[in-house]
Amino acid sequence: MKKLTLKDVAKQLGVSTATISNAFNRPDQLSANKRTEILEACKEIGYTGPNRAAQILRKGQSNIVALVLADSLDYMVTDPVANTFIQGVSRVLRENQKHLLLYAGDSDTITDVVDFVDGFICYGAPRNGALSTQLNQQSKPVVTVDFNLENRPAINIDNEKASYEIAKAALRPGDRAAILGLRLIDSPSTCRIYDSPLLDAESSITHRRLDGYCRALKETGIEVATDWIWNLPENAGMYAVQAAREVLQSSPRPDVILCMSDIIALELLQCALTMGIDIPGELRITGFDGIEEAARTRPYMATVCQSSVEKGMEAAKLLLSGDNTSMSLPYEIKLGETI
Amino acid sequence: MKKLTLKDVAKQLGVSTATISNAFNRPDQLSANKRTEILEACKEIGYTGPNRAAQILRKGQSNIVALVLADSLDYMVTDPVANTFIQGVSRVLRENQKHLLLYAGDSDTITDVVDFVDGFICYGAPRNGALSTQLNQQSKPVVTVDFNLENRPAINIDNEKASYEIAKAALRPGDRAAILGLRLIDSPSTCRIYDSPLLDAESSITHRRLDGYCRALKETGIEVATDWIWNLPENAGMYAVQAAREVLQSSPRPDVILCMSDIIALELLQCALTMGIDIPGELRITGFDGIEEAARTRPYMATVCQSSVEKGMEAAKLLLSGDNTSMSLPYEIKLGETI
DNA sequence: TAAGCGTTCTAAATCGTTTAACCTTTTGTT
DNA sequence: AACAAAAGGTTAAACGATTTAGAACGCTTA
Repeated sequence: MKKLTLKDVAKQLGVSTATISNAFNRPDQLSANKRTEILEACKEIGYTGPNRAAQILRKGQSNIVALVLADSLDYMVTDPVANTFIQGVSRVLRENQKHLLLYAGDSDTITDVVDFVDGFICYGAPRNGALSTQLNQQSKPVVTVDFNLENRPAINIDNEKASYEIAKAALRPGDRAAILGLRLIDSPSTCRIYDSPLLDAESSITHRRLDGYCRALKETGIEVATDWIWNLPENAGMYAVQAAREVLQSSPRPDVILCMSDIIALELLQCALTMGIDIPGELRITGFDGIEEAARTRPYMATVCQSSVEKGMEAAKLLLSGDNTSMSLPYEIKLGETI
Repeated sequence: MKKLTLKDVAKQLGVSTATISNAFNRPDQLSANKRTEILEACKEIGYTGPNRAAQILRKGQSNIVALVLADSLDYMVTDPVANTFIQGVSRVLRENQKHLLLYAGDSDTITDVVDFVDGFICYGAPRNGALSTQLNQQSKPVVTVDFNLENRPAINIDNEKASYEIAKAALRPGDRAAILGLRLIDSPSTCRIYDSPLLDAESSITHRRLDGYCRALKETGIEVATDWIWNLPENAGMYAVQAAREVLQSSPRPDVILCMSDIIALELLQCALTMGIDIPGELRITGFDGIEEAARTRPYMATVCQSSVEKGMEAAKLLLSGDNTSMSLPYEIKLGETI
């Protein structure tokens, strides 16, 4: 009861393997009659079509696209932003009969998939920096999202500008301002950055955000102090809670806290409210991303809204199109009630 | 600048292709010296290892596992229960150097992946019932979760018992009770089930839950009326809101509403509170799943807690082990404050 | 008749590995 | 010393398709 092959079928039908193959893949290579005749015969004897594994080898194309997430899947799948992004990607892939392979950005290497996937969508700078190099050196198409890779098309929003704008809206002259940042430096836990060297400053969106914040601070006449900037290794609640406590317990307490993600901002808000701090009277807070929960808080969060679903869809479309042109998506500043 | 193949390398090193292959795959087939010598030479000339596509064809093994989600990925990725499940699966796969291919349960067929994946983890009954048949007819390993497939190992909790227990805790003799169900009948939108034929009653967990509820109802002396049972096509907020409104506006209003998921229950709670209904004074509510948000509501939700992460991990382990024994995971009844 | 042409199909090379079978040496046993 | 077994390596046949070059055929045209 072995599985049927093209050869078996060809023998049974008294034609060559090429003809069967053509019947499935290149209708223009044989008469319509013969084609339907063959396809029906195949259905009858139970041949469901060319073996995909063989096809992948021969054609050098698998219809599988790898989605490289910045961190371990463990975490990324839970992040609402990443989540909706995946949604967008999967929708477009599905429409184009492509398959989605989830790949962790903290992996050691991509050699175990590069030979068979058709391309990569890279969401955020991979935690393992070596992956970026590997991705760039191989020849399959790559689309990057929320970070940049030399000579590869990228999908972004203007993070610097957006951050500048939301910060500008939140800041008043004379404010004490803190920043809760994300992946700015290489550290396994939440901490202030002080003089730590900044991480791959060029490619990361969070550095663009920092730039935007700093520009707004300077323009408002506020000095940027690195001991007022925290760094979180990941965009997860547990790191945010810790940062929130630290920053809220520092004295004097800041008047404004700029958060590089909504997850961080929400946790901070929760914490502040628990401590009985009046928002925005005693403390103003801004987030980033525009996740659904941010619209449901009371007072509701000032943040930068971007559509992750759309980002995902555009990324997938871009990859499939083979185009090489980067693109900047729109965003929207939501002033909310926290500033 | 073509990619190097085993053959090229063999020629350059003056050995046979088999030896190179063995150096990578079967260390026991050649001397340790020769092996390291070969591996180093490979690194030097830039050969990163056997081409995976060829390997897949030849070995009949790809290290790719397909995770078949009940619905379209679009939605499933957002559901917190499915979400943590994926997390569990990915964790174990990762540890075993396997890859995760996400597959939608509303697809037409699995023929486009069955040839190259190593196995399937099937999370919930696929929306397209034909997939179940196809999955069962092919020979690759399958592990089912939250539903059953003939002769295939399954991972479940005892849904009937759990539902019975939570319902028993919520019900009082003389209650008017409604049920907000999930995928009980074939309908694209939220509606009461009346006399509609129940869907694949054998394999679905929601039918087990219905059984449990009904047993509890009967034991409490309450009649089961099908016009008091709603059906949601998917476990999503938008369907839940609609059901919630309908059931809360019906008069007389029920005293208890049993919900087949926390998502539904949370939406219902929200709705009831907005309408000024006292919980649990005027209305008792139960959920199912034990998602994080259910512990954060005020009053906090009565529900059945099950660990989705663990479910995912066990499913992956089971698939990789090749074992054929089903398994029942523990659950915990949380009485909460809504009953 | 032979050449020319379009159509339909076939033969054979190829994709890049793995692995069963086989051949030499080397080592161990009596 | 004789022989068996193990070690280290090679050859060549799969794995199951795709695709190029060209054969065979029927038909028109000069």
